Amino acid sequence: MNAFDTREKVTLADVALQAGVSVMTVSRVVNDRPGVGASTRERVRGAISALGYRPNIVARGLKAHRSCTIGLLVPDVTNPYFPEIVRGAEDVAIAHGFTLLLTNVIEDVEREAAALEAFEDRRVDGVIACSPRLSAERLDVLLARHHAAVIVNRRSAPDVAGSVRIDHEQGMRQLIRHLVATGCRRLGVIAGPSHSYAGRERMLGLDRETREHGLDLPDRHVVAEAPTVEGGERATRTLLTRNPSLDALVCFNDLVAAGALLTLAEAGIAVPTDIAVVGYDDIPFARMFTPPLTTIRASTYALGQHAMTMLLERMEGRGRGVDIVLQPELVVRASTRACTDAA
Amino acid sequence: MNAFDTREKVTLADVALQAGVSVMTVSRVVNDRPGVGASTRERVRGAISALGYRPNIVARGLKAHRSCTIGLLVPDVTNPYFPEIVRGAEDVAIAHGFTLLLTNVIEDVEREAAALEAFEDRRVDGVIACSPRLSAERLDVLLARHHAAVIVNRRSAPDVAGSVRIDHEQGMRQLIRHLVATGCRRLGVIAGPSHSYAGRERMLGLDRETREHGLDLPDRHVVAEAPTVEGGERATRTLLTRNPSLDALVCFNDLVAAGALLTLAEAGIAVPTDIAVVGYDDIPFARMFTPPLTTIRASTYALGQHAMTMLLERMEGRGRGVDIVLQPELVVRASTRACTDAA
DNA sequence: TTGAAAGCGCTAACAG
DNA sequence: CTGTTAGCGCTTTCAA
Repeated sequence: MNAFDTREKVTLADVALQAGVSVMTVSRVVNDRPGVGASTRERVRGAISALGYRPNIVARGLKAHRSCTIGLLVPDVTNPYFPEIVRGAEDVAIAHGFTLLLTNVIEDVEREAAALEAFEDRRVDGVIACSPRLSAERLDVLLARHHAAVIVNRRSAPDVAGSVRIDHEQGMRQLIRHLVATGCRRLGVIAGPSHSYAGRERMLGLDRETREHGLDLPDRHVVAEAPTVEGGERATRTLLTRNPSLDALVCFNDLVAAGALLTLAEAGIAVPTDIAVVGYDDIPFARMFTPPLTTIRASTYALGQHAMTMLLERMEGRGRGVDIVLQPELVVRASTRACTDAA
Repeated sequence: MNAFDTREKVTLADVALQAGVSVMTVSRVVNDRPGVGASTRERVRGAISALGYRPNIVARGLKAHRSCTIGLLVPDVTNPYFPEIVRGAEDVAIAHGFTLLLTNVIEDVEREAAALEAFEDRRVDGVIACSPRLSAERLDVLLARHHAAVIVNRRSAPDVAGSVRIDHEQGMRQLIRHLVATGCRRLGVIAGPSHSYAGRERMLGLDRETREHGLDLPDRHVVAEAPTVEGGERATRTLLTRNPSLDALVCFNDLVAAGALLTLAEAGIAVPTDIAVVGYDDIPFARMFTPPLTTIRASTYALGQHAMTMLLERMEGRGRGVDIVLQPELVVRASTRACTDAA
């Protein structure tokens, strides 16, 4: 520690002493409040910069019952789908003077619950839970303890949390329609985690759309796995062993699809000639896969922005019960066959 | 708000009242401290769960001069290189009872400075700055105001911050050696942001290694760009226009290399036959590019773990002046030619 | 225009 | 074993 060390924190009292005034006067100057003479104000300003004073937001928050902090819960930042949401949410938060407390819960339900409680202990002003895996009951109890909450990619009781989500049923229906239109009939499905709300929505769309097309979808064509590249690799091996004649693979997300593509390439199975592959999310790399991936896109940056905006509104007691649903869009690339007129 | 609403925060005093004891007794029970009779302890426990009390960590921190919070500064979570570091750091932090305050500074120097000040205002117990772009002088001033700090991917004055970094000079040398060994002679370089420490280290390795091989590297073969896919696309177009005869492209990172690959594919230039491409970082998707990317790998998860471990040590006043240097490893894939015996 | 007192929720340091 | 006092850094309230 040398003379330039500024680690010992300067307090209002230190500044007050240096400027020869009371702490209240300093507080007024710091907060740009009236009731301080021009000359005093100057003197205090001088002391503040001389001492390198910075207000302690934590102490301020203790009094004001706010932390200017927002808890953001994310399944896994390592999945490129989520960082975009984080950025969208963060940009809005920072613009409003809030800082983000980020927690990765690595697809673990208990870690998710623990994170929500940790947020509470830190008295965050609000929480955004992305794709939570907790059961609706537990999640509601945990979220109800927070001042304000918003859930991303899932619905909730409106007085507990707002929600911003993507119409996954429609997204999945678009995917299936596209596959059918390009001549696929024997679909294999790699479903995501069983507690995934988005996953269930997608399965709903899948069931309905396949039924409308009179397609058969036996249980052995469906495998549930972790929503990762490795999960996709495992699931693809399982599916192909069980059903060598599949002509399309519907993957829970782009990561899973990536695993599928890798496994198919290793096995020497041509995509999309032998088998078509579709993903979900349109992560930034989807266009660079081999072959580029047909998938479903929704603006995740916007998702994050909406979520944070809604949260800020709820924190002020406005906008209760809002449920924003964004429509996703089909992105056709080379992992599916060219459109025939058959459909 | 209904009867189950738990948003109104319960305090120690509330619990004390309910249990008919003093706040100190409750505090002792909450913190599992001795000096409370078994029956009293039970009664207090009952009151705690009846009221759903959770200690306010912020208030506790005000007294103890600690926030149990660590500030993590990241250039851009959207770059797959960083989430792994975040995970490594977070896993260690959580294991020690700390929560992460994460800030993306989107490669913006001013946002970086603002984030470091925001961390200070929140009295974080320590800071980790990943790949900071601030000048050494400004960074040192800002970091010196923190209790403890660690810089990732860059060096610093040991009393200001510890450092954990990758030996980028060696990494780049390995890359160049590999290119030379596979017959490349006319290298084009897409450098990163000019204030990037890692970038300068890599350029150093590049200069030295090319010189040792007697290779010429004129200025017009080097272009600086944003370290993103888009930056890579722009830079590649510029380079190829200026120098149509390049036989290798050395990219600042894998994102840039991705942009290069996309641009080359569009232009109908074959990789690696016409031109070889190398990246840096080995992000998880590098193996899935078209063609799979030759690049440099270092365990970023370990980088994050080391950084946090070092920070925790420094927070306790131990381990001053440590500088951990991790050796990176060459990963050869199909974006470079097969090894000839020419070298 | 300025300041003194009280208190946010909690705990360390002493009483009893 | 249990409680009282004081104070962390700040702001709100009221008085001078």
